[in-house]
Amino acid sequence: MSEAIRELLKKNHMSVTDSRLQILDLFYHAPGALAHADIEKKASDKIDRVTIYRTLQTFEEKGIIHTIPSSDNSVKYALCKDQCAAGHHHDNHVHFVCDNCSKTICLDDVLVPEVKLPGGFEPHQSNMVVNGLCNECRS
Amino acid sequence: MSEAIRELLKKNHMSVTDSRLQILDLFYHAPGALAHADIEKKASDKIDRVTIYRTLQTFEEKGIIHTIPSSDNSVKYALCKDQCAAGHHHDNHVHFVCDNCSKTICLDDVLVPEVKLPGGFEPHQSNMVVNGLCNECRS
DNA sequence: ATAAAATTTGCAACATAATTGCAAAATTGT
DNA sequence: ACAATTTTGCAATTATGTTGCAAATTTTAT
Ligand SMILES: [Mn+2]
Ligand SMILES: [Mn+2]
Ligand SMILES: [Zn+2]
Ligand SMILES: [Zn+2]
Repeated sequence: MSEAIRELLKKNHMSVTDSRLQILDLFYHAPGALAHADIEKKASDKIDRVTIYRTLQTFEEKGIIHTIPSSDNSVKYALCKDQCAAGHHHDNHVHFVCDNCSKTICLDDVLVPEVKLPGGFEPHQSNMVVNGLCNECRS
Repeated sequence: MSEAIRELLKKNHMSVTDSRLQILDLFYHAPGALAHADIEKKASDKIDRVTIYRTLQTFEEKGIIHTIPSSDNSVKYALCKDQCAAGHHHDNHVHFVCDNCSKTICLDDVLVPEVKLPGGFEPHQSNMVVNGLCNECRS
C-alpha cells in the first residue's frame, strides 16, 4: 500500500522522503482536492510550510498532481490519474466545487468539452470548474 | 466619455469618487483583465491599496466587474457586459489566458458549454478558462 | 449656498501567505 | 561505510490581504 506510493516516487526519479510519502498519502486518502493549508493542518508529523510548498511544486512538475483553478485565491491540488508526465499534463476533466461543504472534486469521467474560439486563438489547455451542490450535500 | 463612467456609478447607486472613476477608467482602457497589482501600478494618481481592495469588492458586488479564476493564486477582474445586476452575475463566457503575453481576455461571444454531471450533482455556475496563444502572439 | 448626514478614503496596525539563502539532515549510489 | 547529491527546516524577507478609526469627500436636506 504505502509501497505503491514509494514506487510512484521511484518511477518519477525522486528521492523517497518522509515528507513526500506523507503528503502523497494524504492525497490518496483525501475525499477531495487539497490546498496547501489543508496539508499543513492534516500532516500528522508536522512538516515545514516551506517543504510543503516545494513538494507541491515538484509533484506538479513531475505530473503527479495537478492544480485546480479558483476564483478566490485558493488553488487546490489533486492526484493526476495516469498519462500525465513531467511537463505534460493531460487532466482534461471537469472539476466540481460544492458551495455548501466546499469540497473540490475531480470528475474524472466528465471531459472538458471543446469550444470554438475566435480566429487567431490557438488553444493549448482547457479548464472547467462547476460550482453547485455535491452529491452528498444535496441529500 | 468619462461621463459614461459617472453614469454607470450613478445607475448603481454608488457615490462617484476619484478612485472609482480612475479604476473604472483603467478597466475601460485595459487590453485585458486586471489584477489588483495591475491597478496598483497603473493608477496614475496613486490610490491606496486598501481602497483598491474595497473598490474591487464593491464593483463585484454591484455587478460591474466579474472575477476570472486562475491556477496561480492571482484572480483577475474584468468588466461585465450588461445584464449583470447586484448579486446576480451572468458572465457565462469563456476566458482566454495567453501563455506568451499572459493577457487574460473575455471571449464574450463564446459561451461556456453545458456538461452532463454524474447523478446527484447540482450545478449552479460554470467557469471555463482556455490557455494557449492569443491572436496577437500567434502572428 | 450652506450645513448636516452619510459614505468613502488613507493610514496604521495586524494577520496571513509565499519566496529565498543557507547550513544541517537525510537519501542515494558506490 | 563513505562521498556525493538532494532535501529539509529555520530565519529573514517580501508580498498579499484584513480591520478599526479618524479625516476627507460626497450626498442630501435645508
Ligand atoms: Mn482533477
Ligand atoms: Mn469575462
Ligand atoms: Zn458538498
Ligand atoms: Zn498573447
